Amino acid sequence: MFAPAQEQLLHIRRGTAEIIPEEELEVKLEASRQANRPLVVKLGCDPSRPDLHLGHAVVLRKLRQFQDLGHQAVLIVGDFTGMIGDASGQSKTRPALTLEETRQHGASYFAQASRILDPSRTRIVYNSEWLGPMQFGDVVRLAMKTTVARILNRDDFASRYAQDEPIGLHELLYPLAQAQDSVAIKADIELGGTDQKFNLLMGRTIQKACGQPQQICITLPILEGLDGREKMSKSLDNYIGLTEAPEEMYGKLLSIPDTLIYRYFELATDADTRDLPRLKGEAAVQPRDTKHRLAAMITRMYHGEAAARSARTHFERTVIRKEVPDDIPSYRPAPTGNGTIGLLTLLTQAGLTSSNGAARRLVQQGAVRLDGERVHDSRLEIDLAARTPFVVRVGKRRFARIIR
RNA sequence: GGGCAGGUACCCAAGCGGUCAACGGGGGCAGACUGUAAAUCUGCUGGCUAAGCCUUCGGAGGUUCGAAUCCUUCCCUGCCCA
Repeated sequence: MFAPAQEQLLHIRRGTAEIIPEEELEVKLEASRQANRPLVVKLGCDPSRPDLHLGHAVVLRKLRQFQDLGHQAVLIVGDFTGMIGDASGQSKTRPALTLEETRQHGASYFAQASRILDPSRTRIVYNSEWLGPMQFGDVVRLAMKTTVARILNRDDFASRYAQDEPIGLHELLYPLAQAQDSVAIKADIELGGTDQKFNLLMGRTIQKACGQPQQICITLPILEGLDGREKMSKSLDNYIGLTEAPEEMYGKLLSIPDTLIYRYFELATDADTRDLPRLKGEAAVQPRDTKHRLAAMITRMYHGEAAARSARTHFERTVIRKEVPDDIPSYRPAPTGNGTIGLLTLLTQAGLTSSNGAARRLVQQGAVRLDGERVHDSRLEIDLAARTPFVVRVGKRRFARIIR
């Protein structure tokens, strides 16, 4: 039923940052094969941020790989830890969510993750199930299994402490809570980004202290965002959401720096491993075409062939040739007394600008066009009866068809 | 509990009685350019049909002709001491 350990390892190693410890993984794989028992592969998800993007996809794809190798994927929805706050790398305490909210987010997370995982072979558990009933005494006994120095060792805590930034006491418990998850489900392997290394290792520590076999920690690289510098994240707005419209995906992918093209092929696509070296060469020699192929490939993975094709057409049309796209929203202005409407009012009402002030500035900067013609007069009154229908454009990407 | 330093627009951060809708940087938006929604350069970046008015500098009061700037008090954060 299971492939030989060495063969499995070949797939597992691809694209990972670290496997700790690798020899032990081989032993586990071999044992699982002999006993014909799948390994329990754990991935924790943070329901406080329910919008998944390509960065999350890196680790989800790895989990999918384990499923394809016949192992058991367990997705842990951190509904309890979500109420506490915190996750690695966040330097601010997060707003506490109610159990109800985290449940909803968990469901939404799973729906999105199902674009990558095989949902029929994914076990979903909520960690409030075991963390919720714990008594204070249980928590104290758990806390006894590690030391303050060890916890403060975590990068995130260390730097915040050094910079005199606040660290809530409860935040120190977060790694312990996550480790307890591993104990609860008897994880054989835990996946996470490299920023999760500390928490994953804490799982090993606590499992050992509880007399359990220790999990293997597998970390995956953090995908850079569209800016090419910071990690992809929603709060930095440099991300591509898994559920984003194909046109958005395609356009955003073309905006990444050329140096990131290969990186995305490696971590975010299903490109064949054997093709990777070739793609690396092409990315260097003909960045434009290779980037289009990257954009098409990723868009296809999430939206299918047809959508990817039309996304390309859309891009060539609106960005390269600066034409008006097919499907733009229509807006029917509220009737006015004399049948005319001020330009600024129209822009704001149609949702193209956030305020009249913003609209005024954009007009002054030459960003506003009516049927392709640039407008400079912010006091312009438009005669609706005479002009409609017409197309309003703000900047490169905001359009509305004004109808009556 | 005591002492000290802080809390300024999306973020960082100046300002310390009028000239402050508030320097500068980041981010964002726009224009030019480009294979690109990249890079670079330039401009804009609280609201109001607007040379005027309104709201904003942790909260609430107060002093003053006038406060982000001074006083009182409360809340929050960090450091040192206990």
